[in-house]
Formats: sequence, structure tokens, C-alpha cells
Amino acid sequence: MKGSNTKDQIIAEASKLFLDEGYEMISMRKIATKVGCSPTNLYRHFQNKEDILLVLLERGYSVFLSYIQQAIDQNKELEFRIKLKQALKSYVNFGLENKEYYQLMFIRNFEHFDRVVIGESDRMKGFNLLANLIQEGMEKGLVKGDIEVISQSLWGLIHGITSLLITFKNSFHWTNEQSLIDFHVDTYLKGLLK
Amino acid sequence: MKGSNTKDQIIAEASKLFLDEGYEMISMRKIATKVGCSPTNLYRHFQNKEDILLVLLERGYSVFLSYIQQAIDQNKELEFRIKLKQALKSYVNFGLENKEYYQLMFIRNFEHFDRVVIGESDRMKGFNLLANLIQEGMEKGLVKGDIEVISQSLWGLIHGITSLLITFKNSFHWTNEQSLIDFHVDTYLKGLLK
Amino acid sequence: MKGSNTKDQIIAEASKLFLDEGYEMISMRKIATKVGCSPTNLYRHFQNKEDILLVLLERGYSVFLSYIQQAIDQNKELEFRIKLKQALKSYVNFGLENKEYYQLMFIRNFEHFDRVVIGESDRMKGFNLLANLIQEGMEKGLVKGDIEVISQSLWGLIHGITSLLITFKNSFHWTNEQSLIDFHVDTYLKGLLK
Amino acid sequence: MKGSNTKDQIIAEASKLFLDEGYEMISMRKIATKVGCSPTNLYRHFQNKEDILLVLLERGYSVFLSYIQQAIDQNKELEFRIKLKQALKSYVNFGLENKEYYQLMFIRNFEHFDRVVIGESDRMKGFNLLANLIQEGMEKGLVKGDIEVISQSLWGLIHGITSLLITFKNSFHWTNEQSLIDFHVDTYLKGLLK
DNA sequence: TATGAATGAGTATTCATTCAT
DNA sequence: AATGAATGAATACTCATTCAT
Repeated sequence: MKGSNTKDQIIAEASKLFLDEGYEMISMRKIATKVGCSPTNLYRHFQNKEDILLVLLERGYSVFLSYIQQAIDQNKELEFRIKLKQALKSYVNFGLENKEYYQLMFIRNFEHFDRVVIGESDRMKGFNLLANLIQEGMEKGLVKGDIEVISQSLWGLIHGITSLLITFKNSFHWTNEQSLIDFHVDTYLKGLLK
Repeated sequence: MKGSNTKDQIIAEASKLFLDEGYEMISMRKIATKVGCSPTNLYRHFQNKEDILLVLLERGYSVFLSYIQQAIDQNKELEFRIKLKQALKSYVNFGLENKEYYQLMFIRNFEHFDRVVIGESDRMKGFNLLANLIQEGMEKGLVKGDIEVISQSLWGLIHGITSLLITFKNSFHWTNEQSLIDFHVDTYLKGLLK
Repeated sequence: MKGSNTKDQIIAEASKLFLDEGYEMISMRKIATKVGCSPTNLYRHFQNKEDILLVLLERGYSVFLSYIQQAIDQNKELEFRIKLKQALKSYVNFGLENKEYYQLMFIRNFEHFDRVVIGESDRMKGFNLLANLIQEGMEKGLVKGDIEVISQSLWGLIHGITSLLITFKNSFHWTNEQSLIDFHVDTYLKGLLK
Repeated sequence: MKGSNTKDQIIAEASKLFLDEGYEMISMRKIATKVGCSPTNLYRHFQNKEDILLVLLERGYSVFLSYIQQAIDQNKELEFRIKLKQALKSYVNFGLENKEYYQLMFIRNFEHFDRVVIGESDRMKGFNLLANLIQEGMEKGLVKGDIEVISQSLWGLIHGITSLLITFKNSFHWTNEQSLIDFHVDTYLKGLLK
């Protein structure tokens, strides 16, 4: 009828496997076995292994952007501090709710794959949404400093907590996730704003 | 000193290769070629490929701890804020000056390798040095809150900026590194400290 | 006429591909892509890949025989030397004007394909037309010697120049084709005929 | 001690297989099986499949040149006609005594393999030895015409009989090989000389 | 301290072909 | 008359590793 079911299955299994064991450790055979089809059949749906990753990344970026955009849209009319905080939390939540995507998009670096560079601009789009917010804060006199420095620092702030929670999710004793994130963002914003 | 020269060469070449192309992409043959010896010879010095990584991680943790410890020792007598800031900056500098180690220790996750778990306690030691500092700040009344939450947030803060600078060192236009780090830490500490 | 258009297209594309890259290098998928249909569809028109080759060879032999026969018919009443020369030139021209067929029929050897043996008798028919001519020459007292030896030598003569011109058409600097062939045949016939 | 025995074995088995079934039909596995070693081991001795072919061709060209050169050297002082005939027969004999080499060098065309082009110049060397002989004949007034045309025609003469005897060795009833070759060359030379 | 020879298991990928529609 | 989905078997090649020397 609509999209092939197998293709979706492949994406689902591949993203799980890629996160759990790493892209290079996963063979087409392993994916096929999980999906329950022949390795050959994977090539009906994707040009090659890299192509699976590419499609995965594209989906990831699209979901990512919708997270950020939605947070900004929903809090349009609210106070700047709240709007900014919600956007930052949205970023972290995207990561925690989509660990596979986050890892592939922001922790691993696939730029040596030529075709993956496409994704770069998508990563940029998300970054720019953040930068625009900061710009707004500066215009309102709530934020001071170099907009590039501030944006990059903010990215570091939220990437740090997100990636740690993903990478060491099992090997470190984390306090309650949401309080940690709240504290993290609040503390930084207390220093940044006004 | 003691260890053979070849062994050091192997570690040097392996760590470069592991960072540049990823642990899984590097074969024993590639390492041997770089070192200029036979693949077989690697096995005289290391049990297997995983063992090279293990030794590498051990060295990395040792260097890492010395960075943090030194920062704390050197600023023992200074104001708490400065001491803390220097410790945090030390962490970041360790990463930037030892990108290979940092990536293997904090960005990649090798916990599926049984023997690597040993390293966990070393990572913990570094974390505890930080936590002790916070403890000191709390005792002095300069910091308030849950010590675990604060330590983890602080780790997120500095891991974020460090890992971004390493992972996307070529594919993102960064502002001046040191000013960025200064701003990053200062802003957060402004919010954290009394 | 009768056969579907697709079947002709398949034969046309397949023979080009087989010559350019070799029978083994060409996959059903490549043929299908060139034709612009699905690989599956090839099997509606041919039993399998070998069958495509077989049909191709059959067509080739039929064209081949018509070349030789026509040369003989058209020069029936002329002097023997001219008749023979025209027949020989016809052979060469068949090759040069049908390089794909010539290569498959006379340069490659597909006798390990059971079904291809059928073609053998066709190759024989062409050979026999030549032998008959020689027979005629012997009866007229113009040619002397063992008819088998002469026929085989003649075949070698024209096969040599034809196959070289086809196989090394790009990698050797040939003089003018037709003068070369004329010289080739004339020189030999000068030695052969009375 | 001297050269690895396995390498020679590989070359021996590969050349047989390449002739019998064709380069493309032969897999590394098949070669390894014949040799009695693992497929992997082939890669210790050759970079890849193409490299086996390349080494084979190089050996072939070297043997080929020695055949021709020897014939010329040995008959240096003899009458031109005999010298030329011996050179031509040498060419044919090289083919018949080294069918695998001849097929790979003169019947198949591997020029789409970049590295094989090297061989081109070697093929040229053999051709030039022939051309030089003709040149000598022309200087002695025994041969008349365009030297290029004559050389190419001569090549066609001997390639034709050689390649037919190799390609259709089993599927055609040949008269006695040596008488056929003698007749073939003699007839042509009768037309060519004086 | 080092290496050349070797291998079993694995890699991504392509093959000719079939089947249900 | 044609196709999309699928596959088992094969392809060239690379892997980490071992063993005899």
C-alpha cells in the first residue's frame, strides 16, 4: 500500500544496533537477521550500508528540528527566560528520547562519509534557531556579549549533559534526570541573563 | 626507561589512528605498517587489539588525573572560585591537548569490552576530585544544593564544550577556543557561586 | 513482425554489452537497466542468461551465412580467383561489420555451454562453403594440395586479420583497413593459386 | 630458500584455470582450492586477482620474446626466407606450447585493466622484431610494399592459425598441426617474397 | 626480538533466478 | 506483458590471530 514495511523495519533495527554496538560493528548480516530477511534484501531498500545511515540521519535531523521548532513556537508569547529554557530543555529531551539519533548526529562524527555532509546544514539549522533566540535576548537587553560565543557556549552546556546521560547511561549513577537538567540549565541561565 | 621502544611506538601510532579513523576501522596490520613492523610483532607487546586500547586508556586516565590533580595542587591556597575555575579549565585543556585520549575515554564508550571496566574507577577518581572541590565550596558556604547534582552538572558543563571542540573540530566554525572556554565557565560559575 | 519489440531490444543491448565488457561481466540487471525494464521481465523473453547468448549466436550464424552465401552467389560467373577473393573478403567484412557477433562466434569459445554446441554445425556450414570453393578450384586445376589443409589455412588467414582488427581495435595503430585486407588476401592467393 | 613455492603453484594453477574457463569465471576460492591453500593466503602472494593476471602476463611476454628472439638469433646467418619462416613458426609454436599465455596475451583483451597496459609495450616489442625482419628483407630487395601493411598482414597470418588451433582445439577436426603451419606460412611467403 | 606463512571467520556487495501479483 | 519483493549462493577481499622459525 504505502511505504514498504520492510524498509521501516530495517531503519528501526539498524538504528538500535548502530547505537548499541556502533556503526562499524554492525554488519548487513546482523541487520538482516534482526529484521528477519536475507542480507540481499537490504539492498533492495538501500543502496548500501552507508545509505542506511544516511536515511537514518535525515530522519533524525528532521525530528530534531521539529523538537526545537515546536518548543519555540509553543512558548512564543512567554517571557524570554522561559522561552530560552524551554528550547534548551527541548534539545536535551530530543536527545534523551531519541538516544540512537542523538548519538549518530552529535556524538559520532560521520563527516568522512561524503554524502553525510548534507546533514551538516541540518545540524546548522538547529544551531541557528538557538542563535536567533539569543539575538532576540540581546535586542531586549537581557543578554550581553558576543552572540557567537554565547551560542556556542550554550550548545556546549546542553550537549554536555545530554551526551553524558546517553554515553554513560549504564555505567554511572545519575541523579534524577529532570532535576539535573533543570539545575543545569537554571544555573547557567542565572549567570547569563541580566 | 623500562618498556621497549617498540611498545611506545605502537601506542603512539595506535592512539593517533584510533582517533583519526575510529577504533573499529583500524586493523592490526595498519598499526604495524605505521610502526614499521610486522603484524605478528604487535602480539609480542600486546595480547590482542583490545589490549592495545586498554593500555592506551590506562595511560590516558593517568595523564588525566595528573592534569586535574596538578591544577588543584597549584591553586591550593587561592580563592575557591579561582581554584574551581582552574580545575575545570584543566579538564578542558586535558581534552584539547590529548584529543585521542579524551575521545577514547569520554566520548566513545567501550564498556562492552569486559576488561575496560577497570578504567571506570579511574574515570571516577577524576570525578571525585571535582566533587571534593564542591564539597569544600559547600563547607565554605559558597555553594548550595545537592552535591551529586552539582558535580554532575559541572561535568556536563565542561564535557560539553570539550567534546564539541574535539568532535567537530573541522566541521564547525569555532570562535577563539580559550575565550569561549573562559566565557563558558565564568557564566556558569556566576550562576553557581553565591 | 512476430517477436515482441522488447525481445529485440534485449538482444540489441545484450550483444553490445557482451562485446564491450564480456559475457561474464554483464549481469541480467545491467541488461534490464539498458533496456529499461525490470530484470524479471528478461525471463519472460528468455529462459536465462545463457539463452540470450544462444539466441544471439543463432542470429549471428544466420547473418554470417548470408554474408558468405551472397558473396558466392553474386560472383558465380566470375573468374575463380575473384570469386574466392570476394568470399574471403566477405568473411572479413562480416566480422568488421558485426564485431559483437564475430567475437562471440569465433573469438570467444562457449563450448562449455552445452546448448551452444548446436551452433557448431552452423560454423561448419560457413566453413564448408569455403571448402566447396576450394574443391571447385582444384577441379579446375587452379589449386593443388590437401583440401582440408588448404581450407583450414585459408580460415586461419582471414580469421587472423579479422580477429586482430576486432580485439585490438583501440590499442594498436592499424593502417587502412581495406588496403590491409586486400594486401593480406592478395599476397596469400598469389602463393596459393597456380 | 629461493622463491616461495606457493607463489609458483598459484601461478601454475591460475594460468590453467584462466585458460580453461576464462578469467572472470575463476574465483580466488577456486584457485585456492586447486593450490590447496586458503583463499586468504593468495593475498599474501598477490595484491588481488588482477595482480595474479598481471604477473602471469609479464611472465608470458617474457617467454614470448625469448621464443622470437631465439629464432632470430639461431638463424642469423641463414637465407632470409628461412630466417623469416623460422621466426613466424616460432610465434606459432610459442602459442601452441603456451596456450594459456597466448590466450591471455593475444586472444583476450585486458586493456580495460589499467595496470595491464604495461604489457602493451611488450606485445609491441615482439611485433617490432618481426617488423625489423621485414625491413631487412626490403633492404635486400626481397620484399616490396609498405612495411606497416606487410608486418600487420604477417601478424594476422600467424595469429589466425595460432588462435584457431587454440580456441577450437577440441571442437574442430584439425589436420596435422605442423604440416598445416608449414603450408600456411609457405603459401603466404611464396606470394610475398621476390 | 622479530618475522613469513598461513588460516577461519567475517566484511560489503552482486549474482541469476523465482514467485506472487 | 510486466513488476516488486525476495533469496541462496557466490564474489573479491580483510580481519584478528597463530605457529614455526
